[in-house]
Amino acid sequence: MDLFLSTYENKLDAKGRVSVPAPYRSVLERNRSPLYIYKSLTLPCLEGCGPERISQIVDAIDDMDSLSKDAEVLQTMLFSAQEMKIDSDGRMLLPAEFVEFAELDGVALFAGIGRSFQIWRPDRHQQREQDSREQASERGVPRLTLGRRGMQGDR
Amino acid sequence: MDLFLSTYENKLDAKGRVSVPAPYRSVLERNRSPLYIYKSLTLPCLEGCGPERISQIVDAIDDMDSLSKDAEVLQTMLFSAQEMKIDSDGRMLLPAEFVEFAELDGVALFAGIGRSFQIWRPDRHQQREQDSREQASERGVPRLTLGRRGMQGDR
DNA sequence: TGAATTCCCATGATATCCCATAAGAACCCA
DNA sequence: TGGGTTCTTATGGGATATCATGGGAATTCA
Repeated sequence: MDLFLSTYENKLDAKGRVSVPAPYRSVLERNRSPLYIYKSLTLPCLEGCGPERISQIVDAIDDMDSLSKDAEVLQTMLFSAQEMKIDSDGRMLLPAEFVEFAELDGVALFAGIGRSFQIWRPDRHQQREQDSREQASERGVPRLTLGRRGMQGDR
Repeated sequence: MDLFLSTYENKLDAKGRVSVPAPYRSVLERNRSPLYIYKSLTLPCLEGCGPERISQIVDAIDDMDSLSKDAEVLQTMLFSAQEMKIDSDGRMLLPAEFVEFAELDGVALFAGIGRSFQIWRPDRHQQREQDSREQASERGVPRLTLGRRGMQGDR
């Protein structure tokens, strides 16, 4: 199925290195995919994904009026995106710009959300989780209207 | 039919290991499915399921506005979810975070509820069962409409 | 030539594997 | 029906492998 799931807190060392969680690495390796990181358009976090997700964005832009505001916004995702090299110990080097953007301070929290993952400052993420849980208890869990779309849906 | 049913109380050892009840294991093995565990959104317990449920959530999110509250809530399920490795003795290792969330203390109660199951602290589960029975006698049993659900045929 | 990056190795913590034991269930056969 | 035997499960503990992480050496780049 090859999804990014669960959360991991890894240290960001003085050189700017973080270990990519081993389960994420093996998802990428299984698909022989490089890892891309970019700044979230809407949240104070980074996003990570494989190449498919990137080409989806590219395709979406190609289908729009390339001069429209919408296209312009999506283009910012692309030019903030960067292919990450993963060293022999499974670490990547986060550029200072990324660290500043997500306001990371010594710790990076990886949160897997399926086909992509996010990198958060831990306290921010915790707040977010708490909000969602409150939302769920008050207003209920979103109806999964997953009817019969894929049935044997696996992937 | 392949459903998770009945309840089992198994020990959680010092290393955090629990035996997955053999009947649950064989459901998973028959379908060659890995096991996923996540923190319940609304209850103080863990939930276990196969991959179908997880991919339903992933697909549902992809079909929603990814910034909506609903999508955020579903993402919470994903980043709390984890694929469990089951060792050769049929045990899985519950991460400390799961143990704390469900406040497990040496014993894990597995409660099968069909296509998924829950893991409870035994006294909590017992309380819950009692509450449900009281509610049933006071307010009556919810209407159970069985049969002929699919109509468009299947399942 | 200095700063940043990459490579390499060491280490401790933790997860995983492997074997041993014990209790219970299913089985067999007289 | 009874009694023994074999399987399956759950569980405990030790050995081994994996992973995150720190730091130094080598390399690259400007």
